[in-house]
Amino acid sequence: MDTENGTRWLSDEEQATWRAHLDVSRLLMHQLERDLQPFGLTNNDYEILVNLSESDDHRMRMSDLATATLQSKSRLSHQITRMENAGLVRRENCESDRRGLFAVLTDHGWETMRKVAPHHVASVREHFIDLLSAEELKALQESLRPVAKHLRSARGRI
Amino acid sequence: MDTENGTRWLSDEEQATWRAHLDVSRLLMHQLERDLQPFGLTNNDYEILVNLSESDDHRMRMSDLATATLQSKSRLSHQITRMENAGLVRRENCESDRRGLFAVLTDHGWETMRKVAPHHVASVREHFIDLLSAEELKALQESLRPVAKHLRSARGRI
DNA sequence: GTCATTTAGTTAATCTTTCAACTTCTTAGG
DNA sequence: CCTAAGAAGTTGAAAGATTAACTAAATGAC
Repeated sequence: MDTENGTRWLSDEEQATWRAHLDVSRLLMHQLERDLQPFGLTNNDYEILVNLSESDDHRMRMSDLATATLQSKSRLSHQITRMENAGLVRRENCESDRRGLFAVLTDHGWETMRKVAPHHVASVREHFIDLLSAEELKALQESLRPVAKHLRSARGRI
Repeated sequence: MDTENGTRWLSDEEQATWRAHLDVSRLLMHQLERDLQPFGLTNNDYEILVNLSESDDHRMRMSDLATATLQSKSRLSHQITRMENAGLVRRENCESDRRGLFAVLTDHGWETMRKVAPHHVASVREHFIDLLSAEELKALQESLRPVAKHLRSARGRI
C-alpha cells in the first residue's frame, strides 16, 4: 500500500505508460479520421466496409456486425441508415430468421473499399506500424492481447 | 512491394498487432467510462478534473486545457459549460489578457476529484496496468512514446 | 498611432451517439 | 399448441461532438 488510505497510486513508470497509451490511442484515431476525410468516410464507415468486405457474400447480420465493431445495436442501426443513404450498403431480409436483417455491401461500397483501402493501410503504416521494429510489434501484440481478452470478458459480465 | 499495385498490405503479425491496439483502446475506454458512471462522471469530465487538480491554483486557461486534453476549443467550451452547470468548475476572467478565461476547480470539483480518483486508479490498474509485467510496461512505454511524438507533430502541421 | 492580422473564446446549426421504449419474431416450458 | 421469456432490430428524443461563422481583444507592420 502506497498511502494512508490504501490507494495504490501509479508509479512514475506506470503513469508514463498509461499516458502514452492514452495519447497514442486518441491521436492515432484523429489522424486516421483525417486521412479518410478526403474520401468522404469516417473511421466508423471504414470499419463497417472492412467487416463486410471480408465476409462471405459481402454480408453480415446486424447483430454480428454490432458485436464485431463493438457498437450498440442502436448505434449500428443509425450508422447503417446513413451508409445506406450514401449508397455504400443496403439492408436485406434474412429468410431463416425473420426478425433478422443483413447489411450487404453494394457495388459502390465495394468499389469505394478497393479504392480507399490502400490509402488507409498506408496511413496505418505511416502513423503506427512502420514506427515500430519487428520486435516491438511482437512484444506489443503479446502484451496487449491478454488485455483485450480480459476486457472482452469484463464486458460480457455486465 | 507486396502486390501488383504497389500497396504494402499488412502482414499477419502487423495486422494482429494493429487489431490488438485498436481493440484494447476501445474496450478500455468503455470500461473506464462504465466504472466512472456511478459517480456521475464521464471520461472527459474526469480528465478535465485531473488537469485542473494538477495545476497551480487549480486553474487553467481554456486554450491550454483544450491543448492538454486534445479537444477543440468549441468542444471544450461546451464541456466546461456542462461541468459549470454540474458545479464542478467555474469560469473566471483573466486580468492580463482580457480575451482570456480560466477554468477553475470549485470546492465541489476538488472534493469530487478526491473521492473519485482512488476508484479510477483502481480501475486503470485492474483493466490495464496490473495486467502487464514491469518489463512489458517499460517496453510498451518505449514503443509508444515515439509514436505519440510523431502523431503530435503530424497534428501540428495541418 | 492606426489598420490588418492573429488569437481567445463563444454560439448556432448540424450531425452523431446514447438511452429508453417499442415491435416483431423465435424458443423453451408446460 | 400456447404462452412467457428472450433475441433482433428500429425509432424518437435527448445529450454530446463538430463545423463554420462570429465577437472582442491583442499584436505587429507600417
